[in-house]
Amino acid sequence: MSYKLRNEVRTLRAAETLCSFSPALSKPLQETGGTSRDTGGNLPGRQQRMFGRKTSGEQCGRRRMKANDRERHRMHNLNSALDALRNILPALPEDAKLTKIETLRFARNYIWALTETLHMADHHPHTAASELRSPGSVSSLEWDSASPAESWSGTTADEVSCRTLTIDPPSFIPITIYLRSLHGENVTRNSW
DNA sequence: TAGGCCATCTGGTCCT
DNA sequence: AGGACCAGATGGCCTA
Repeated sequence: MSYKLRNEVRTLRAAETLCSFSPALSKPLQETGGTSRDTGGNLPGRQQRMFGRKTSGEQCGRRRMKANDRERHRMHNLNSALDALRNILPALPEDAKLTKIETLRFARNYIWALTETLHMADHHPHTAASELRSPGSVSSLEWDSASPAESWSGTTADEVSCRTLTIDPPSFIPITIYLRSLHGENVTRNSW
């Protein structure tokens, strides 16, 4: 089963479980006593906090559920943004969905690579392209998900993560992006 | 089985 | 007052 599919299944299951918490089903936590996914744990202590307040427990419970709903929505938005970010990063094998942290680090290093490409093109307009196109000249140093600071100060081979090495980046792509962007093309992952 | 990743809940804090 | 944001906690699923 692919990573993507697995996550979708997991999300669906989570959503199913969530229904047992849904006010729409008139089954508050208090009644169900939790499910197989007792997030937050320590029931019924949490129920007590959620619904057992001295000041109108029912109202408090409604507020809490609304807040949970907003938080869920906020996190979904955040994940959507991360997905969008993944989609504009260079192509990866279909199954190799980057984790959140990998996506952020990869994006930062990718931006660094693009910036570097621009600098080289500015200072060595005639040689930049050929240099950058040679595999390993620049790509191996920053294509990984090592921490950002290392990107700017120089990354050692040891700092390249194993996960990244398995990605096997194409021979240097950023120059292609740069050239395409010069022509006003909207470069996306699918256009590689 | 341990560890990584994830979704969710929760209470606190800040802002409008 | 209510919403947004955040970090900690928790439990499920998956892989090595």
